[in-house]
Amino acid sequence: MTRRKPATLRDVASSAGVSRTTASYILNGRADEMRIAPGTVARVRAAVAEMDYRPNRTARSLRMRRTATVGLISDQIAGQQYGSSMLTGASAAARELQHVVVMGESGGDPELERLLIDEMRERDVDGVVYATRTARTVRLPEGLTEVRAVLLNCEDPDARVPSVVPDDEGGGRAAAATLLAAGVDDVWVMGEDPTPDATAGPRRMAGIRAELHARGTDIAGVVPCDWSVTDGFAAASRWLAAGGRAKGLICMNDRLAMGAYQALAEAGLRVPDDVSVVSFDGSALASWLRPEVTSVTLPFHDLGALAVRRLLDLEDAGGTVLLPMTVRAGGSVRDS
Amino acid sequence: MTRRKPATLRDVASSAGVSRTTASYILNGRADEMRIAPGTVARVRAAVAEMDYRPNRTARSLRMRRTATVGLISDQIAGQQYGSSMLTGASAAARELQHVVVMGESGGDPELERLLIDEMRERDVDGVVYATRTARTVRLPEGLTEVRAVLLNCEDPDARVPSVVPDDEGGGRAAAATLLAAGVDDVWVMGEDPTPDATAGPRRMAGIRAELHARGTDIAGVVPCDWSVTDGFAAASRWLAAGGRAKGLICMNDRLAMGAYQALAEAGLRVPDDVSVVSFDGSALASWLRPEVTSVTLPFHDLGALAVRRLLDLEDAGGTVLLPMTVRAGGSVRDS
DNA sequence: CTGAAAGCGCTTACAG
DNA sequence: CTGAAAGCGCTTACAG
Repeated sequence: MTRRKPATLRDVASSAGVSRTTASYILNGRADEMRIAPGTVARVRAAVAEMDYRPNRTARSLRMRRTATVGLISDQIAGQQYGSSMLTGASAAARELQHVVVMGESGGDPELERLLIDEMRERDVDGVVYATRTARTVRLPEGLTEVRAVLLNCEDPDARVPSVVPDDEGGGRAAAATLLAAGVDDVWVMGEDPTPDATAGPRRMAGIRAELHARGTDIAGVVPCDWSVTDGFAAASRWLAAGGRAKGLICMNDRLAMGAYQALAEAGLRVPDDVSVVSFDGSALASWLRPEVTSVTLPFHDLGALAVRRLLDLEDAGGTVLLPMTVRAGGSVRDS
Repeated sequence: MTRRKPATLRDVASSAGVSRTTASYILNGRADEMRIAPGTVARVRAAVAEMDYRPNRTARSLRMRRTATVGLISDQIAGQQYGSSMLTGASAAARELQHVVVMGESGGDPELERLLIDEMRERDVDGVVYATRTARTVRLPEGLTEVRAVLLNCEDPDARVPSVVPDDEGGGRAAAATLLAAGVDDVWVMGEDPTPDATAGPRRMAGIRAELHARGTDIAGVVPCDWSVTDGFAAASRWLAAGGRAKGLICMNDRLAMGAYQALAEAGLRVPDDVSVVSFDGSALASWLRPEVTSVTLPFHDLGALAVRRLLDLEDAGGTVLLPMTVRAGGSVRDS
C-alpha cells in the first residue's frame, strides 16, 4: 500500500462524493457554520484518514496570502553559548501560535542582511524578528520598515519598530542591591563597554550607580576591560598587582567573573570570604565557577518568545518592552 | 511613490509590453536559451527595476513543487553552548545552495517530533535534517523515511538514512597520541558515558585504548562521572583524595576538564607541570581555562554544513560520513 | 446545505 | 523569437 503522490483535496472530495468546496469547509472547521450534514462530514473525514491527506500549505499560502511563517534574522544565531536560547524561545512561541521559524544569519554583513530581508519578503513571511547577539542600538536595515517587524535585543533610536530588550538598568540596580544587602558597600566594577552602540554596559553601570547613590554611596572604582575571560583575568591581575582591593566586585558578565576568579585565586584571595562577586548574564558558566557566581540573569528565552508574540499580535501597541533581569543566587556573596 | 501592492509578473510583462511567458524566461535566466531579442530583455529588466518587482516564491513553489527550503529538526537547537554552531553551518550551506532553513525544536518529545516532521512535509521542504545535541544512535522517527532526510550527529542503527557524525574514535586516538607524543604514557580517563544510546563516549574510549595499545601500553584507569563541571570536580576530588595520581588525564569533554582543573588546583597540583590534560569538544570553555586546555575539537560547523549539502546533493551515495576531529593545542600538555 | 467558478502568481509544454 | 493556455492545490464569494 505505498501511495505514489500525495492525495489532494480534489481526491478527498471525489472519494467522499462531495465538491472541493464542501471538503474545504469541513477541513477548515467551518462545517457547523456552513451547516453541513453530519453524514457528509463523516464521509469526508473518513476519506481524509484513509488517504492520509495532508493539505498543501504552499497552495493555501498562495491563496490566503499568509504563510504561517516568521522570519528570524540575526547577526549571530549561535554566537556565544546560551544566547541561542533566544532562538528556542522564539521557536516555542511561534509553534504555540501555529507558526514556523525561518532563520537567517547575516554574520553582521549588511549586504547579506539586506538579501535575507528581501528573501523573507519574497517568501511572504508574516513578519520578521531582527535580533542581535549583544544588546545595542541599530541602524534600521533597509527593507525592515516595509514588513511587519520586531527588534529583539536591540533598539532603533527612533523607535520606529517595536522592540524587546532586557532591563539592563534594573539589572544593574539589582546587582548593587544584592551587595548592599550583604553589607558590602565598597564596590568596584569590572568592564566598561567601549563598543559605541552597545547598550548593556552603560545601562548596567547607570543602574549600579543609581542604586548606590540611593544608599548614599558610590562606585569605588572601575576596572576597564573587554568582556572576555582572558581580558578579565589580565585586567583583574593588573588591578590586584597595583594594590587594588574591594569587598565587592561587580563583573559586567559571567566571563569576566571567570577571569576575575582566576586572578583572585592567584592572588590568594577567596570568594566570597575576601571578595563578594556579582556578575551578569546568568549563563551556564556562572554555575560552573566555584563558588557558583551570583549572576543577574538575562531572560533570553522570554525575550525570544515575547518578540514573536508581539510580532504576531496585531493589537500590539508598539514601543519598547523591557524584560526584567532577576538575580540568580550563587555562593559568591558573603553572608552579612 | 509608495506602492500599495507588490508588482506581479503580469504587471512587469504588461509594462514591458511582452507576455508573462517571455518575462518569466528572462527572469529565470533562460533568455539566451530562448533566443529572446536583447531589446526585449532590456525592456523587461527595466520594468523589473522600476517596479521593484520580486517574484512570489510561494507561487513559484506551488508550480515547481520545490520550495528551496530545508527543514532542521532537533531535540535541542540551542542546548549547550557552542553546539549551536551546527545551526550556523547548516544555515550557511543552505544559503550557498539558495535554500533557507526552517527550524523546529522538539525538546526530545517524540509526539512533537512527529508533528514537526508532518509540518515540514506539509510545507513541502526539499528535505529534512534531523539533528541531536549529543552524538547517539536514534530510533528513526516515523515519517522521516518518507522525506529526503539526513541525520546530523546521530545514526540510525540500520543506516536507512544518510548520516553525518564526528569521528569520535579518531578523536580518541588523537587525544592519546597527543599525550604519548609528550612522553606521557600514564593516562587516566575521566568520564564514562552511562547514557545507553550515546556514541561519543564509547568511541572516544575505544580510540584512546587503541592508540595506547598500539604503543604497547593501556589506560591506567578510569574515573567514572557525568559529563558536567560539578560532577567532574566531585569525581576528580574523590579520586585525588583516594591517592589517585597520573601524569596524563583525558577528560571526555571540556566541562569535565574544568571540573578537573578545579580539583587539581585544590589539591595543589599544577597543569601541565604535574598533570597533562587533554579534553574533547574544543568549545570556547576550553580556551577560557588557565592554562587553556588542549582539546580534540568537534567540527560542529562542518557537520551542519555537510548535512545540508548531502541533503541537497541528489547524487549523494548515502551511508555515514565521519568528520575528523582535530587537536586544538592549548598549554595543558607538558613539553617533553 | 452544496457546487461551479474564479483566482492567488507563477512556469512551461505547445503552437506558431 | 513570442504568446495563449493549462495547471500547481487551495479558498471563498456567489448562486442555487
